[in-house]
Amino acid sequence: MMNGTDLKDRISDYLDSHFSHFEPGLKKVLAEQCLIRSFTSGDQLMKTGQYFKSAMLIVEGRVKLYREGDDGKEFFMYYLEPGNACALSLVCAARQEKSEVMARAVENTTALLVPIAMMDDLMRQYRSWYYFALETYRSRFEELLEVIDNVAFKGMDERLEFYLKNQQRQLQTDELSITHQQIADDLNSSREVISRLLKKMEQRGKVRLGRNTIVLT
Amino acid sequence: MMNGTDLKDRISDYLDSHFSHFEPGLKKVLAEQCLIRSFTSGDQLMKTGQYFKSAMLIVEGRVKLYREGDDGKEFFMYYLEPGNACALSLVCAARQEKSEVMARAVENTTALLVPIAMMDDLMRQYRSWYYFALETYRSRFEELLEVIDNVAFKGMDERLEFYLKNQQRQLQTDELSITHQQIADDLNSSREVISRLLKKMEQRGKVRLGRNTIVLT
DNA sequence: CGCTGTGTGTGATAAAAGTCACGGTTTTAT
DNA sequence: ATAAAACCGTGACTTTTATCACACACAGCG
Repeated sequence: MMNGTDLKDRISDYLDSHFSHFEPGLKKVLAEQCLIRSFTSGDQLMKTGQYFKSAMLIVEGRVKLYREGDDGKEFFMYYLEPGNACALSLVCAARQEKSEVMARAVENTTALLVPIAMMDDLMRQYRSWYYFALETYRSRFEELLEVIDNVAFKGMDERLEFYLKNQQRQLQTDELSITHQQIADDLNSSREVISRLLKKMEQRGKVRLGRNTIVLT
Repeated sequence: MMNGTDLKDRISDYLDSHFSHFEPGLKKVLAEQCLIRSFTSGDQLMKTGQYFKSAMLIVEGRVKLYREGDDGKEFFMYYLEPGNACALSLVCAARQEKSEVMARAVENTTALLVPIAMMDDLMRQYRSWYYFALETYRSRFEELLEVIDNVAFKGMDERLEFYLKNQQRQLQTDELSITHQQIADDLNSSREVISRLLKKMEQRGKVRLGRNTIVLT
């Protein structure tokens, strides 16, 4: 069992490794007042419609953010990785709003929970928190705009290529372990369409296909 | 020619009418340091790729925000009306970033320009500005999510109905003065498709069509 | 009045995407 | 080892959306 000092040390370690740009005083107060929460791969960090009780800073693992449709469909928007925070949790937590998105861990994930009561003071007192929040808003907003580009202007073939490159960049590997069905779900398409487009990409030498694997070349 | 005092009075009037929730001290400093800029209908308040020099608060008129595609296509996202601010101008201005969107006045429009140098201090010193910024981020973010819903999950028929209802709400009228071509441009579709869908809506009694007009019933 | 530009209606056709059906292969479970 | 499940390939078909072609209506104007 971890005692209070160990917990603080652990939080400090997390902050040092992924939020090293936070000023010392900010790290100290966070170490005092944050909670740590662990999720196993597949868990939902946040459900659509749920109220925010705290802002979440990701320190380990990986999280996918989805927009949910009426009939259980899940449209993938972007990843959160260590060093990121959920933009909505930063702004909604401060205003007691419901989540408009669903977040699911795709690896075992650890997050620091910053109580909403702290948010206003952190924003006012710590410049590095303020800049972090601003940068978080900006980068998530831009990712949403990129998503809109894709669905508004591009065909499924281009969206698929963008998706694969995104996976490659995020997961830092050319060999993706993923099924055609999972891709279809993320893009809100159907398995057959994705299979056929992948085949075409293979014929053009852009990928090699195997069961559960796609190798980008 | 307006002298300094007149200008301040004018800004104060604008703030009182559309930003009445700003605390008195904030209004005072804004009246001292803001500029006023007028745009005629059709002007671009902000071009894609342009650097922000100031945050913009809309006090008169109406503005449409677009995401631009490669080949000159313009995808409509949402409106700004008096009392709104461009979310990106708030966050990007603070960080000297380029605009990712294009904003065009659709009525003669007046905006208050808040110099970027002021942004950090306003955020820290005035709680009402802080809440205004947060609410701006949140509501624009949600509008983007709604846009994503539409393009990701819905067909052109539903998107068209959503578009028309949105116009109705924003422009406060059941009688829209708009051509099928304009709608097609905003939705990144084609004129014929929109015409046919509108015809179907007319047959179902949802609208009445005329040259340059669509009446919602 | 007739001319012209713009807005709209509509058929034919094509391309993109989604659906259905089915067969084959590999993995997993019992 | 055998069955069940998951994964992938593919043809046939439907639906949706885009494109092309052209006709018509109407407003503004000399």
